[in-house]
Amino acid sequence: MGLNIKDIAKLAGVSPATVSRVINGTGNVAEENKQRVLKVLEETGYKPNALARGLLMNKTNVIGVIVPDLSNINFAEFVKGIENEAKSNGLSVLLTTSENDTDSEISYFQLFKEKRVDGIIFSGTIFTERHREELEKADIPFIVFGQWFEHPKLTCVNVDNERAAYEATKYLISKGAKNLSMIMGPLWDRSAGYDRYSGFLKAIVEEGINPKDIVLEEGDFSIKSGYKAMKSILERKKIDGVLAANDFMALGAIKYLVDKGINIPDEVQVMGFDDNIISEIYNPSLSTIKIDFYEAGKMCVKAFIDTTDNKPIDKNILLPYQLIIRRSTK
Amino acid sequence: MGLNIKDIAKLAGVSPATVSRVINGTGNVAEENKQRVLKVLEETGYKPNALARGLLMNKTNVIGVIVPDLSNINFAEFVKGIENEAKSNGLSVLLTTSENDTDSEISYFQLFKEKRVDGIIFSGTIFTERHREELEKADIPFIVFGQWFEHPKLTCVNVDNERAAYEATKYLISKGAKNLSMIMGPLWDRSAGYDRYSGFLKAIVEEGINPKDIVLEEGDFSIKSGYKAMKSILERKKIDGVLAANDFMALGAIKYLVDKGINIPDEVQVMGFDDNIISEIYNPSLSTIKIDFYEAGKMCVKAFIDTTDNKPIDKNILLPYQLIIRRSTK
DNA sequence: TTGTAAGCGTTATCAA
DNA sequence: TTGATAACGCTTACAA
Repeated sequence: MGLNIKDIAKLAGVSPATVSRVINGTGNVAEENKQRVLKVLEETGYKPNALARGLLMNKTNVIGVIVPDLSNINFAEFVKGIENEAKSNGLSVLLTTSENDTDSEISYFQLFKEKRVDGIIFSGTIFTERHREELEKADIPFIVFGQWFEHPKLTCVNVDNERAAYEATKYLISKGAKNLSMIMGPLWDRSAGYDRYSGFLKAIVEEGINPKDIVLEEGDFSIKSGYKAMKSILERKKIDGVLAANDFMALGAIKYLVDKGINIPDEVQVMGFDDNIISEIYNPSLSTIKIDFYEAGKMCVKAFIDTTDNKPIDKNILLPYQLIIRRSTK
Repeated sequence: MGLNIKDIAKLAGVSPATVSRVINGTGNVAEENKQRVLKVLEETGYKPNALARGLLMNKTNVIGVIVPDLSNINFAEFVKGIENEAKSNGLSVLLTTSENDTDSEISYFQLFKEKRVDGIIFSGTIFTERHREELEKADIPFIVFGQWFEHPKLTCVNVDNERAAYEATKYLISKGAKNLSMIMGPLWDRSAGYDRYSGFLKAIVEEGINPKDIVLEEGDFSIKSGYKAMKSILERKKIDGVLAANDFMALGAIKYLVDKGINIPDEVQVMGFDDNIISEIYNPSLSTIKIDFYEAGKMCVKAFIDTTDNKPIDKNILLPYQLIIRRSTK
């Protein structure tokens, strides 16, 4: 096996305590001894055992991260943001993916407990009684991304989805859309499902349109479901504008319209949500609400750090968003 | 803080050793005591401290993973494969991203050493003397993805890029392309750069074409560089087929061709590499060599496990690939 | 079948 | 300024 601190101490002719002091820069060490230790450290390539240190200090400098799915480029960006911000703060990332499955999520909470991570960044769509139980038991900072779950121990990082959807809808209306439709996400997803739907509705009502006259379809955030939803909408009503609850569904919708030879944006305007990297290069390029997932990841780590530093911190952190107009709208 | 094994022992009226035996299923425990311990475990939600256990057992059940960039959906898929396979084998993933920067990579090797990970899965493009030094010092399994680095301690998982590029080129020729060009990756990237270029060349030469008559451009695997490369190629020569060293560059090329009103595939056929998820939905959809990054990730974990189990294992593991024909070729 | 005790590699305390 | 020692929480001989 590798060397331990005693070996280094022997090689440098000092005690383990002195070696520890040199490594951590704690306490005073005579310059001569310090140099000798440094030299041995350099020569041997010794690295202190983080397990032993963690055991003693009750701190691992590791954060546990749970995301639904890395295939979704948004979450990949999110994790990238977390990883980069973690790195610059001397933290490591223990990564898990849950597919939004509650059983998995709970088992990861427990795994993180075993591994004694310093904090957890959680991105999931539902928060059950079981989640709550685990949370009660845990005594580490807990950051949630993408939802507003009510719990005193939770810090939530999210965008104001309702307002964003409201603005996007208003934009479509301002560009002449009169017969609007929406491809919603599942409503049990409070943020990307319900709140976006709710913002859309608000704009519609404000315009004096009867919600009953609106044709809605629900998708599962996949490209395919967007395609199907668009088809189903057009079979029921002639529309001239559609808001999708995410870019994938919007792209699916565009694909259907293109397949049918329907002109975008002249006949139908399409607006997405998230600003997926695909949206910019797609043909036609997609107008959308940009949410910066990379930045969101960094934000979560910062929130974690502030919490551990006992800085006062908002329980609900609002992320900025941005309306990006491309070719799929006028 | 949380409970420890002594607390559990006290609560169950047994010794810590007995609790340990129950938790790990080692040694014999009287049924009655076992039930009592199990009950306390259940009630308290106690989780053993993995740090203490790891310290003692010299094993953490954690693998360190280094990838260049999670923004690249291929690597995101790769990590997903790793994570899923790791999970099913009771392993956790410590994730880092390096941007292909050697300094970062080396520092992650050292971080992993501190954290006492059980193995490392490394995806990078270059292997320097410094990499070699770190490798020599390490005594854990080391799996490399996407390159063939020569080193006795290394297990490499990769596709036969040369043959794949050769086949792709042959396909274009079989479909009538006579004036071919290639958008290469940087040649210092042995696999995705050099080997793919080399396979292209081989097919060209075999066709009796003088390599000097071929117009080549080098990109950096980004969409933008593909766009620029296509522009530059067309300014120098009229071609009817192009192979790009990855899908992003191929998509950039397509975008340029579409912008210029050049018909795909009638005037120019385009072939990519990797099978990015975008490639299928792009307009026109992109023909490509599919490399299953998710599967590759699983493969790396399996290679790691086989190594630790002392199973005989190939030092060079070949991944399958697949020619996928879509609308960008005939 | 059970419990005691040693030891894994650190850091912090305290005395020298 | 330095070093001996205890402690972190666990597993495993070994003894009972």
